[in-house]
Amino acid sequence: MVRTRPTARRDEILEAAAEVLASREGASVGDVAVAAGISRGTLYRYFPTRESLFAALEAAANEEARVRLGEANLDRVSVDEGLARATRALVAVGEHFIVLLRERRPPEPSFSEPLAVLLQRGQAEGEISSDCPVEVLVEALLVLVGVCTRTGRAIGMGAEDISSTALRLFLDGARVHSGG
Amino acid sequence: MVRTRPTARRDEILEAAAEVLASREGASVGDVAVAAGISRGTLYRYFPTRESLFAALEAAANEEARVRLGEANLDRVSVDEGLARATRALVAVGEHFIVLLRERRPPEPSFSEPLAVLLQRGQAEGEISSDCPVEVLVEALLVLVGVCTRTGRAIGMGAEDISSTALRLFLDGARVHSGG
DNA sequence: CATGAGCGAAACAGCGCTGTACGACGAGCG
DNA sequence: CGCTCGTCGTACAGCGCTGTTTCGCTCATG
Repeated sequence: MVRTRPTARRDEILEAAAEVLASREGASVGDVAVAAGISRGTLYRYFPTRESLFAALEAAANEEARVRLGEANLDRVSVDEGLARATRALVAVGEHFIVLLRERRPPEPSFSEPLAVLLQRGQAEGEISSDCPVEVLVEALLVLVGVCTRTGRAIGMGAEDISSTALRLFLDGARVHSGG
Repeated sequence: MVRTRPTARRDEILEAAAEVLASREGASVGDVAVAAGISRGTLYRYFPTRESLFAALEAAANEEARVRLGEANLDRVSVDEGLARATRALVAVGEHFIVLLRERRPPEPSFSEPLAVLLQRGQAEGEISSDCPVEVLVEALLVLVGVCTRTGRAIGMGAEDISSTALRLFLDGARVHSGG
């Protein structure tokens, strides 16, 4: 057994948990342990309860998304550019993000707020349609990123294609506008 | 106890199952029984196993969507009108549809095919963007209807508003185009 | 009123998962 | 070499859910 630092081991467990939860939702602690390559007892020494494991996973994913969206400086660029950055950030978070989308019990993860702010600014500037409530827009963007990630990966699209597809779908829709 | 025809009772059970599964995913047979207002034993006389209950629910929802999409004559109207009809049909199916979206094990429910055909025709006619794979478009439309239904209901939108919001989002996106 | 069918309530065994505990094993260290 | 620490494998109790069974009740029918 290769000895790793406890925190590194902890991160490995969370990584494995994110992966196994992304593939199927109702994974047990034993499944996570198998995916992480450790025994169930050892996993319970890192996370004393199932709930604590999932809470740590959610916190890590939220934190990662929060950091990435924070680094994107969404409030210092145009709405268009901000949405492009946000979409790339969300796609980059990948599996963790999907886990959040599927497992979310709270109404809103913390990282949805910068998106709401950005979209609200877009509406105020007349860039984003005001017909649609911001809540719906946020959910729509998140879910479009999710579906594009999932489906796109299945048919072999790369991260850049996935990001641009999701963004284009969200902003311009599926219709061809040049013709009328 | 008001005696009802067995088939009517069966439908009531399925209705209750759809409702309780729409609210939270991991519902037990007991939860469905409570929601249906019957005892667990009685429910097991209608559906001998949990799996048979869910299979019947999925079959009923698929059938309902199939019938509605069939009645919409998607292949005899323009792509625009067809998408409008399809969206209204999907929103009308409501809870059953959401259940399918959340619980779907098979890669594609049977009713997604007419949507794929319609969108493919739209791409061929130059009405729908060909940048995006049809698989992604179908998933995007389904998931947009789902999120608009869920979020829209939460903030008090009616079925007509939900349908038009989902359709507009899917076709034209969130951006305002008139201004350039 | 008598009968039978359908339902509710409850008890039961089986099973899988959770969380805990204990003995064994291997690696680093004095 | 002996000690300690971390891990593994395993066993265990507890719990909730599944699926079955039994008993008593109610309502519809003859």
